[in-house]
Amino acid sequence: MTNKPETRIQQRNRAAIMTAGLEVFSQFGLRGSTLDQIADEAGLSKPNLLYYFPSKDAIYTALLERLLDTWLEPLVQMNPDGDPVKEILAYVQRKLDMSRDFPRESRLFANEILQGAPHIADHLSQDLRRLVDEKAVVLRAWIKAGKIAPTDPYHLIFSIWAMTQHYADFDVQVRAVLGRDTPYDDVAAHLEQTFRAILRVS
Amino acid sequence: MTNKPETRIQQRNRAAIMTAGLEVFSQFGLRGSTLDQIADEAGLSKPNLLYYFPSKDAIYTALLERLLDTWLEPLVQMNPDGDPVKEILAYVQRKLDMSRDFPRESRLFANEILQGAPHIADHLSQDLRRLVDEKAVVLRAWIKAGKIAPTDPYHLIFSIWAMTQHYADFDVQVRAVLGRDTPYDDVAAHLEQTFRAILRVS
DNA sequence: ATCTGATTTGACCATATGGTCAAAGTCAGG
DNA sequence: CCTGACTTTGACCATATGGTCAAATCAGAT
Repeated sequence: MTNKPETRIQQRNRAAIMTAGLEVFSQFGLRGSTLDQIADEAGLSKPNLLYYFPSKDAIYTALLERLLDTWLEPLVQMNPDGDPVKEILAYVQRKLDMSRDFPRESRLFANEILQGAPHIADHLSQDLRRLVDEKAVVLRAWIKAGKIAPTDPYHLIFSIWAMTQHYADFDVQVRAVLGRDTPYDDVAAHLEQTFRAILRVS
Repeated sequence: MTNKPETRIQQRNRAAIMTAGLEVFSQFGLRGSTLDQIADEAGLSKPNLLYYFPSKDAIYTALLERLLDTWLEPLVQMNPDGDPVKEILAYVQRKLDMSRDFPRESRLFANEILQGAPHIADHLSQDLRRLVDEKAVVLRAWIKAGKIAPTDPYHLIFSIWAMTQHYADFDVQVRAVLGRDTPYDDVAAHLEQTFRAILRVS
């Protein structure tokens, strides 16, 4: 049961493969990516790559798995005992930070969902659903307490996901329309203003 | 120059191929889809399919082209002389209708953008950009006239795109979290409330 | 320096895939 | 029911792709 510790080479190469896989898969999806592409990107030969991972699928799965926890974390952190508006705005901010700092992860996830989430359907309807249910209760409590405007907590969360991830997943479009790199400071300001308006008790 | 009129068979088969291509490409992207898959879905043999379209790329391109106009239409319709809030809400509604009625088109587009929009980069930075610029001017005028809250018109439009398309592109996730089919009536109500809040002049 | 296990690779294989082609089948107008 | 144009297909091809394997090379402990 005790799996031997990884050698330095294993660490380096496995990491290189994961990074390469992320780069390629996030752009072309599982079926649209090739081992040669990934091997190239990782600076390894194809057989060498398959020495570290048993198959293309294994790389993809490993990536998704690593991603999932990271992906939920910002929502997990939303504190039921904190100030409601502050907590929600902080969540929005954290999500936006993820789009800015991990756009490839965001696109990998988007790709998987677009294709019907064949690898993570369970995770979505189990862990994700449970987490959202739990936070929906918190949001409802905040609404009942008159701390934020009455609104459907589920759709509120969807709105946050949609608006923040849009800047990673549709980055090309955003840049094409704006004619320059996505100005994340402006986006942060805009989203704060937007969610303040949505949450404001009238 | 006068291209002969299409026979009934041509019409039927070309339509079947387009529909099949939409179904397959929207799920797996260009590189992840195969001619066999599309031929199957269309109920044709592969050589027969290639009798109507010269290549896989041609089908994909034809689909994208047909999609683009449709995609801009809702924004085009936003009337500078109408009531600002009403116009924007109607635009949101039209966009949401598209997500509900044409989810495959939405996902096809999302897939193309995710992959860096290699086939429509020009279109984005030309037509789309021009249209958005034009509508941004309108939005700014409405803001200046005090009809809607001051906000960045570009990011306002991005928000509309993000929130409406989310329900088509991430449908699997939405359904997993809600535990049932996407309730578009609820979504419509939620988005109306949301954008009223965003636009409300305080 | 040597030995051992870890690492790398060239050659290879079976299958999948985009695409071609000539021949066969079908349809509509005369 | 004939004919020429339109449609369909089985067989085929070149290349791409996921994956294997035995041999070669390398790193580090002794």
